[in-house]
Amino acid sequence: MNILAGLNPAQKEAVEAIKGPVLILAGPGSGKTRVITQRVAYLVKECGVSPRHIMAVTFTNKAAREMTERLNKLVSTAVKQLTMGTFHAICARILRQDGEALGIDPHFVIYDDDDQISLIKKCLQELNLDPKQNSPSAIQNKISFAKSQVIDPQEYLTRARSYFEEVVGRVYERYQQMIKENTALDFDDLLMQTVQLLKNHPKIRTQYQERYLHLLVDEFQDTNMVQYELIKLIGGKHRNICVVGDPDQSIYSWRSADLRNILGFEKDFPEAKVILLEQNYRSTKTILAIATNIIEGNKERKPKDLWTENEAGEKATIVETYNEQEEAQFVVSEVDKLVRARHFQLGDCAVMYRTNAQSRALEEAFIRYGLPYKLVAGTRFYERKEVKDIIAYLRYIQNPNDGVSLHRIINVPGRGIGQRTLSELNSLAKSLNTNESETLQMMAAGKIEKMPFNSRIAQSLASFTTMINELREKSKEVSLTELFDMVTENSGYKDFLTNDKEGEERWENILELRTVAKEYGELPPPTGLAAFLEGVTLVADVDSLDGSTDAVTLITLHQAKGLEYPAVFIVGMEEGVLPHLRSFDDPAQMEEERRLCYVGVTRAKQKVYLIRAFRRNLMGGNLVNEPSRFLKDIPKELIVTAGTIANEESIANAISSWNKTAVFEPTTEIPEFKAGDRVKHARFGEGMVVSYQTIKNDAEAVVAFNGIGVKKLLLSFAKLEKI
DNA sequence: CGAAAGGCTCTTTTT
DNA sequence: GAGCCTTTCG
Repeated sequence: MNILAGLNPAQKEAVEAIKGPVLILAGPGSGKTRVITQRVAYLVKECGVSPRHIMAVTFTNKAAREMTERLNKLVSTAVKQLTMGTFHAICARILRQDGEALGIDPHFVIYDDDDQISLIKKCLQELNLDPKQNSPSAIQNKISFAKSQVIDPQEYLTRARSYFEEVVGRVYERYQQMIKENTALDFDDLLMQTVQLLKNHPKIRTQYQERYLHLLVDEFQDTNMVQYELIKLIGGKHRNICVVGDPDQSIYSWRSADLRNILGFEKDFPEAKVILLEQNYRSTKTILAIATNIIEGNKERKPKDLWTENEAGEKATIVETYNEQEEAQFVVSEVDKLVRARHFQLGDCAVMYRTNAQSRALEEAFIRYGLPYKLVAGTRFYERKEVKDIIAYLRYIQNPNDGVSLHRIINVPGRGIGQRTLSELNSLAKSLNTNESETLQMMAAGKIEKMPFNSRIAQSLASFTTMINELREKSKEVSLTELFDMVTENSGYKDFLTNDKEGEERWENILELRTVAKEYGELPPPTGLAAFLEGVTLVADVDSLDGSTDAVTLITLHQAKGLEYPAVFIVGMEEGVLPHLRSFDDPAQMEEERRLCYVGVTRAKQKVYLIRAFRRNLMGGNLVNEPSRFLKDIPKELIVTAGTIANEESIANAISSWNKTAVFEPTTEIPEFKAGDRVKHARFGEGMVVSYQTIKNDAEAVVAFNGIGVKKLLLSFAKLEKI
């Protein structure tokens, strides 16, 4: 197969320009992913470059995986030898390999935001600073930003311009010590320390420079300073660096991503070839025109000429509904229409929103009407308490120095070890000049003469230590799944959840985590645990998005970057939501909101809906928001409107007329049930009817499904069978 | 020590 | 509305 076949001239140029630096500015839908993949294939197949010498950085693990799959089809040579992944994943690998030069223990654990906050709180406590005056999350932000600029605590302190920054500097200093004491690294450390490693150790730097002769960076507009620094360190010598990005899709400035990297690239690599990919293969002319009109509202940008040979397609539908419930209902009914009356499948549709909180109303509607959906991140799976608890057990088993995890689990489930005991333990550890974990060991071994604890607490601490030691021993022998089961069992966590009615759902989350652990079951004992822990910390929620099940996708606009769907619904097109309230007083942020909207619209291939609610519940309050300013930028001839509800007085009317015109026409007769009936549902399986009531010409049943929980279903929609 | 209740704050987006 | 913290009581 000819690798260059089917590429347009610009794409071809982008694939073939393998010598020297290249900047590819790729509009949405311009075949960017294809170009990157073909480029790697071209390097390997046509130019005889060993995959060993290629590093490809992607934005998510999912993108990396997909690229591997595509490459496997294009080239037969060991794709495994490619270095591919997110910056964080690649850096973690480098630091485990060579971090010892910086005094980094190769068995470090990775701390996420949550762990960072715990650690910062601990620092504040030690430094006698009030967490109310010095918000831990604000400090975390500052530290994170500093690290993204490769500023260490000493430098930060000399630069401090305000009292708060001085506080941050002091916390930062202690924080880094504690990170080290815990044999941990946080997300930002992964990047910063790698840069420091390569900067200060010429031998190691040369080694990496000589290995990676070709560098490829996707989503370059969303890289930050450390990341760019890293690219320059590794690729600065041979200069075969290819970066791909679209300034109009830069939406991560809050994560310190810096658009200036794109400008910087042209300055740092003046010989760079700049290639524009402007032909769009994804969307209809209408969608592209809408997107262009929206993005042209930004002042700080270079104009671009996007064009497409695709057909004009349908107009966009702009909808006003009364509130977010009705908004969700509209989405459901419209999806249903698309699926029934046209050639769309559920999986062709995606609903996008600005904030995660917006998913709730949508989810409720999808459940109510029994329409299958997949939620990319509600409360994110790996951030759930129970999931983090079990991970903390495993982390502590792997790394006895991980004090953050120890604190998390020592009294969960309750073992009578409270705040006082912990601070006693802490001072005891200090007086012994060791950490808490070691102190526990000494206590269990009876090596401590003056015990500050009463016998009941001493017993409790000792049995905790024994349990951990046992698990730690086992972790070297048994498979990860076995270890997992022992952890949930021996820790009492299983009983803790399963004895509690409310714990059932949480227990199921743990079982879900177990299936993730299973994937690492093949690996020999200690490696399986390590690989699992690393995988689990560096995942993104989109990573788990699978395309195989036919269901509507609910996703944030940020997560939607890089994806495409035939039909896209953007909800919450209101001032304060999109654009978000927080951007009102900052023009730069407002431009980012606009880009976010642009990203959303350009995900659509055929049909786009822009929906807003007249009223919306936000943070407890009920607000009336103006339509989003972005809607005003769309030419009238490109849109049709629907469902306009002018004012509150007309609501009652509107809602009743809505019900009449809605598509939820009973397809069959409404079945009758009574409480206690056993029923079956295509998606939720078997269950029992809890309650049943008729509503107008429909009926609503509340059903408790086995192993799933209680769901409210509208019977004209959800097919429920009596069994 | 832990459970329950009440009060407080902060609410964007995520590797 | 949720999560976090503090207070209070058993």
